[in-house]
Amino acid sequence: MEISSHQFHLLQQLNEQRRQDLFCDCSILVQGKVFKAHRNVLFASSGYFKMLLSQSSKETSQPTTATFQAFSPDTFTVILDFVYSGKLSLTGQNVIEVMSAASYLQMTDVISVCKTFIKSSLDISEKEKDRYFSLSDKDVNSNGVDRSCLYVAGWRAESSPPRSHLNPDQGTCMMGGSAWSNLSYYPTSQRNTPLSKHEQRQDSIKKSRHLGPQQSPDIPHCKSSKLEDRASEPSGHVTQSEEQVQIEEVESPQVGYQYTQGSDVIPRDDLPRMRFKCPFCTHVVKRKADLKRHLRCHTGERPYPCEACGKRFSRLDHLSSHFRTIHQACKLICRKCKRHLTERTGQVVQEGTRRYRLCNGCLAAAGIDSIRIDLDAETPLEFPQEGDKDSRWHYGEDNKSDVEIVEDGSTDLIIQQVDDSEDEAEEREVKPNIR
DNA sequence: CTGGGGATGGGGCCC
DNA sequence: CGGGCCCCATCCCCA
Repeated sequence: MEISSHQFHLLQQLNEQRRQDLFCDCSILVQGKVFKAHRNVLFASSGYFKMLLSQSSKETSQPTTATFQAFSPDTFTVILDFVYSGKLSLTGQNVIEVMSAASYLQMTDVISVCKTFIKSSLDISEKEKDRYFSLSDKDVNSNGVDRSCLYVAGWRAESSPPRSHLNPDQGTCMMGGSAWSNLSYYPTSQRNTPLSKHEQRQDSIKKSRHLGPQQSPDIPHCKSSKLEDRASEPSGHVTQSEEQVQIEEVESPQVGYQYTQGSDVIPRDDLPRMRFKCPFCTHVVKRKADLKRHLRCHTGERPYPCEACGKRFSRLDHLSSHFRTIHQACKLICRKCKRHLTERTGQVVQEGTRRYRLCNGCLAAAGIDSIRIDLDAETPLEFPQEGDKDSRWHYGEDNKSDVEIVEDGSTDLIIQQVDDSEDEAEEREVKPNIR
C-alpha cells in the first residue's frame, strides 16, 4: 500500500525545517548571502553538490560550506525553492540566469524546464503578435502611444511586476502558466546615433518598405563570451538595466511596429504580416525559424559540436565554416610565407588553439613538425547529426561537457586534439584575467 | 601601440 | 522550416 501524499509531505517537512534552520548541515554562501540547507537534499538534487559533498563526506561532523559568485542570491533562491518544493518560479527575466545557475549546479531537470519555458515564448510571441495586428486602428491616436501601451499592458497584465519574480510568494510566473514579463521594444525615437554601415546598407535597400524596430547600436551583440560574463555577474545589475529599458520603452511614444527615419514615417499599411519578437531583447525577425536561431544567443545553446575538437557552435553553418577552415584547412596557403601549397608541400599544424597550414620549408624552419596533424585522419570526420542536438549542449561557463564531446571520436586527429580542447577550456578561463 | 588578418558569431535571406 | 550562403561586427593574435 502506497500513500501518494507521503513524498509531498516529506518534502514539505524538509522545507519547513530549512526555513526554521532545523538540522541544516550545509551553508551555501552566494555573493555574501548565506543559505541553509540539508546535505541530503542537495546531494539528491544537484550533480554539483553530489560531487562536492562526496568529497567532503569524510568529515561529516563538520558543517559543509559552499560558496558561489557565478549567480545571484535571488537566482539561488529560485533554485533552492525548487529543490525543496518541486516548483520552479521562472519568469522571462530570470530564466536565463536560472538556467545558467542550473547548468553550473548540474541540475538537468531545471535546465530542461528552462528550455521548455524559452521555447514556449515562441508560441506566446506569435499569439501576441496576432493579437496586436488584430487591433483596430481606431483605438490608436496619431503618435501610436495607445498601441504600444496596450500591447505591453497585455503582457504585463498576466505577468509579475518588476523583480517580484524574485519572491516566489508574490505572484510569480510558474511553469505552465508562462507569460513573459519583460517584452521590450526598441523605441525608435531614442535612436539618435548614426546608422552603422550594416544598417545603412540595409536601410538603403529597405527604405521603401516597412521596417520593424531596429536594434539599438547601444545594445551589444549577443556573443557567447558576453553571455558568460552576464551569467556570472550579479543579477541585480542585469535585472536593473532591463527594468530601466522597460520603463523607458513603455513611456516612449514611438514604441511599436513603426520605423521612422528622420521625418519619414512609413505608413502602417505597409506593415509586414509576420513579425516575431524576441522576448529577451528588442530584436524582431520575420521568420519563426530566425527567432529560434536568434534565441540561441540568449540561451547559450550550442547544439552543434565539432567532432574534431569538441568546440560547440550555435549554428550548423558556423560549424561547417569552422570545420572547413580549421580541420580541413581548406585554404592551401602557407600562413608564414603566404605561398600556395599542395597536400604534399605543406602540412596542417596547430599552435595553441590555432590550426593552419605551413609549407614544409617554414615548418622545418620553425621546428614544429613534431605537432603535425595527419591529414588522412580528417577525411572520415563528418558533421554531427540531428540526434545529438539536445542531449549535449551546455550553457555559459560550464565547460565540463567539452570533455564528453570527444568521447566518440576515434581518429588520430581527435585523439590529438582532445588535449587541445582542454587547452581551449583552460584558455577561456584564463583570458578574462589577462585582459 | 597599432594595423592587418583570421576566427567567430549574428542577421538577412534565398533555396 | 532547415540548410546554407553572404555580409558584417567583433574579438583576438601577431608582426
